[in-house]
Formats: sequence, C-alpha cells, structure tokens
Amino acid sequence: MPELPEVETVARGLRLLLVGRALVGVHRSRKALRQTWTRSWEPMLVGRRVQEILRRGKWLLVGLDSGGFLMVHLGMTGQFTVVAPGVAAENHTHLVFPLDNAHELRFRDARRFGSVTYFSDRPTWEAFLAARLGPEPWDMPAEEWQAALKETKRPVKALLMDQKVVAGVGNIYADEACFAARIDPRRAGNRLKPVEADRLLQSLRAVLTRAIESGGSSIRDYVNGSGEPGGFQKEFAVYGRPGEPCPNCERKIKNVRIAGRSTHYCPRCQK
DNA sequence: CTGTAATCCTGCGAGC
DNA sequence: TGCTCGCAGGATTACA
Repeated sequence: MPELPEVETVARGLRLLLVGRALVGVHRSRKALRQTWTRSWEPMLVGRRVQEILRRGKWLLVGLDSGGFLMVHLGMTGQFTVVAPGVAAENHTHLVFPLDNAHELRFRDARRFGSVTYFSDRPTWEAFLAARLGPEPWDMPAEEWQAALKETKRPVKALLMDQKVVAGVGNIYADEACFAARIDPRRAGNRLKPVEADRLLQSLRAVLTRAIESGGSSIRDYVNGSGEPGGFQKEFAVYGRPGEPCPNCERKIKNVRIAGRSTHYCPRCQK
C-alpha cells in the first residue's frame, strides 16, 4: 500500500518522535511476517538509542547508536507508529518496542506482506537494497530514464512500478504520474519520444512531491508515524475513480489491467 | 531472455 | 440482514 510519499511521511514523523529515544524491550506476536523475526536480534536492539531515520524507495531504516539498523517495509497494510502510554494494542500488532519515555514503537500489519529485519551495519543493508532498487526518482538522470524506456516493450506503467528501474513508485502514483504527463500507461516504453520520457519523469517527481506535502494517501490502512491518515487521496485525478469525469476534459475515466494491476487513465487526455 | 500470472494474507465493499 | 465474490497501496517466484 504505502508508496514513496507514505514511507517518506512516516520517516519524517518518526524522526521527531524516535530520534534520541532508546528501545528498552521487544515484544512480538507469533504470526510470521514476510521476513521472519529472529530472536537473536533482540539483544542487539534492547538498550540501543535511535540515531537516525532514513528512507530508500519504499524501505524505512532506523539507525541505532550501535551501528545496527532496523529495516522496515510496510507491504500493503503496514503501520509503523509511536504510541502514547496506556493505549491498548490493536489487533494485528506484530512487534512492539517499548521506549525510554514510556511510549511504544509498534509495527502493525493485517495482511502481513510487510517485514522488519535487523542489519548489523550499514553496508549490509545498502547491498541488499542496491540489488533490488534503481535510483530515487529525483536522482534518476534523464538519459538513464530514456535508456530504460527505450530498451523494452513493456508498458510505461509497468516500468514506473518496477523498483529496479526507479525506486518507490507503486500503483497509485504510477497512474497519477501518467495522467499528469498526459501519457497512456499502456504505451510500450520504446515507443515514447525523448520529450515524452522527460515529461513523464518530471510529472512523476511533481506528483510525488505534492503527495508528500499532503502527508501521503490514505485509502484505508495507511497512517503516518503518529497514527494519522494522509490527505492526498482527495487529490487523485484518476486513481480509484473509474467512470468518473476526467478533471481535465470530463471524459469518463477508464479502468484496465496492466501487468496485473488495476490502472486508471483518461482515454482523451492521455495519448 | 522477457513479460505476465500466481502467491503470500486479511478485510471490506459491492452485489445478490 | 447475511452471504459470497472479487479486489486492495507490494515483492517474489514460478511459468509461458
């Protein structure tokens, strides 16, 4: 569920709530996450102070004063929040880290597509992510983006969502970026002109920036580090609005399936 | 090699 | 009102 803007919003919130705090314990549920929690990690965490919060693509990193890191992925329904003392744990809470200020850091995930993993040092997680992620959208050189499009017949929607091509984009923002760039998401990458490729990358950055400014998008599960929803869902132009009028030309928004994902676009504005 | 489907899991809304 | 079905922000694997 959460894409780059949501994970970035969580990172920013946790920076205020978590940096400087110490983890004073670990509690976990019995249910397995995508990556199984290992008990031998626990002694490495307890007593450690949080030094920094980082984001890379849709991954979140909690840096500890030992040099170790917790790496978190929210999957589709993950929530990573700091909760005030005395608030009862909601269902599907899989990890609880009591803090030195009586608050709790909690990981909650109904569908359990998310994960929380411990890395003993920075180079290890950097290598893990480097093998899976392309550049951040703002670090993507225009030439590299053009080249990535040119070498494949895959639809641009699939390219946008491929984490190895560009990191952090998921189903919502791929659709919104295509709309903003007036590009049909079904078009093959190698059919895009360089100008169009540039426009798509610029539009992607603009959409992501606006979404971050709105605190991300909450459809049903997403909340920030304080447990509050985002507001960008009110600004969707096409995502989740099949049959509704295009905000630009009033034409009915279409819904098709691309690379297995529900895709929304305006048949008149997007060519 | 390239690209698309199936899979993991729970919850919810649409439709009957 | 109650039930079933299909679908949901993701990443990985297994197959065509």
